[in-house]
Amino acid sequence: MTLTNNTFIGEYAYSLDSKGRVNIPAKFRQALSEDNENTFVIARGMDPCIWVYPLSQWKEIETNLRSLSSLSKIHRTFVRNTARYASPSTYDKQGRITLTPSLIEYAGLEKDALIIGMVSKMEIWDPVQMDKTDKETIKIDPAAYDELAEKIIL
Amino acid sequence: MTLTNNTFIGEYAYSLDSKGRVNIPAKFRQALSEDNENTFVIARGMDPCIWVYPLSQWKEIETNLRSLSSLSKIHRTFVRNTARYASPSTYDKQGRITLTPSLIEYAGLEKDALIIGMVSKMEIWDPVQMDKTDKETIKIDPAAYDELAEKIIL
DNA sequence: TAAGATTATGGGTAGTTGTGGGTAATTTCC
DNA sequence: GGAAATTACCCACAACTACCCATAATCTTA
Repeated sequence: MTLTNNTFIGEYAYSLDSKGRVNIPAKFRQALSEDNENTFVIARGMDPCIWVYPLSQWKEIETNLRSLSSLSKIHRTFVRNTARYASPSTYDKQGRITLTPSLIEYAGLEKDALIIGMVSKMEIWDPVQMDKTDKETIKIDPAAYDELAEKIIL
Repeated sequence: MTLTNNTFIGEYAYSLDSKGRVNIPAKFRQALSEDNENTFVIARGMDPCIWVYPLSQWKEIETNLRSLSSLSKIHRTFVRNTARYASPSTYDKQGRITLTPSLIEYAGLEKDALIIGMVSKMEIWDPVQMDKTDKETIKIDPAAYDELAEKIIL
């Protein structure tokens, strides 16, 4: 069963091979619309993980970045920090994308890779980092959750 | 994989040779549209780095500069500072451009050169300068940064 | 349940890319 | 006008990457 186009949910456990490749879950590949040209854009996540965007989604981000002027220091810095660690990656015949050494190091990936659907994008985590982050999550301010509850109906 | 025309993302580490040449990442060259005639315009960046524009992009900047009146001192200064250190540079068969001694000195380049995709242009940094600037980034007003992050959904 | 299709993982190879240096053409300066 | 310096163009090699095939495990379907 295929969900809405370019929508990703669920968690999958894969392995990172010696060439820095990880499989993209078949379901995620099937969810991709044609205009993505079998390509994702990988980037640094805000957490210690890799963010994986469908190409079309990333293009929207690019459009927004283009509207920022380099005369402003904050804008320059923002564009640099966002674009710097991003790179396109087309999946091969077996459905794998190649990660860059820089991103592998940033996410602390070794052998195992956890792929998590984040609706509009996906995340690649090292299981150890994921555990650690899970435990910290407990500390989230309950008031902040209440605020969210007003925006999102579960 | 080729992204949108004249769009540059990612970070690459290259070396500056004894003749003042640096490689332009193959992906960036492939992203260039035909009307750029294999040519970039290099100029002083606002930060201690070199800005590299595709020729067509630079032409747009020239058009904008034309619209500034020399009656205003600020405008005069801005046009002068922008145009003064800019110069076109065509890449050779191996994909390298030659930097001017003046710009090499301005950016503090020695042996290593970091090329950073800034979406509509690219930047060439000395790794030491880049480190220094990265550390200063932390001091940037977090409120202004958050405001940006709300406009641009990553 | 058995056969076929799909999926996950490993590895080989040919073409591309990055880097150094050489030579000829061009420019500069006395 | 000629020598020195600079620039543009070319070739060669090493490292890397994209693409291809192979195999094993898993899922699907009749």
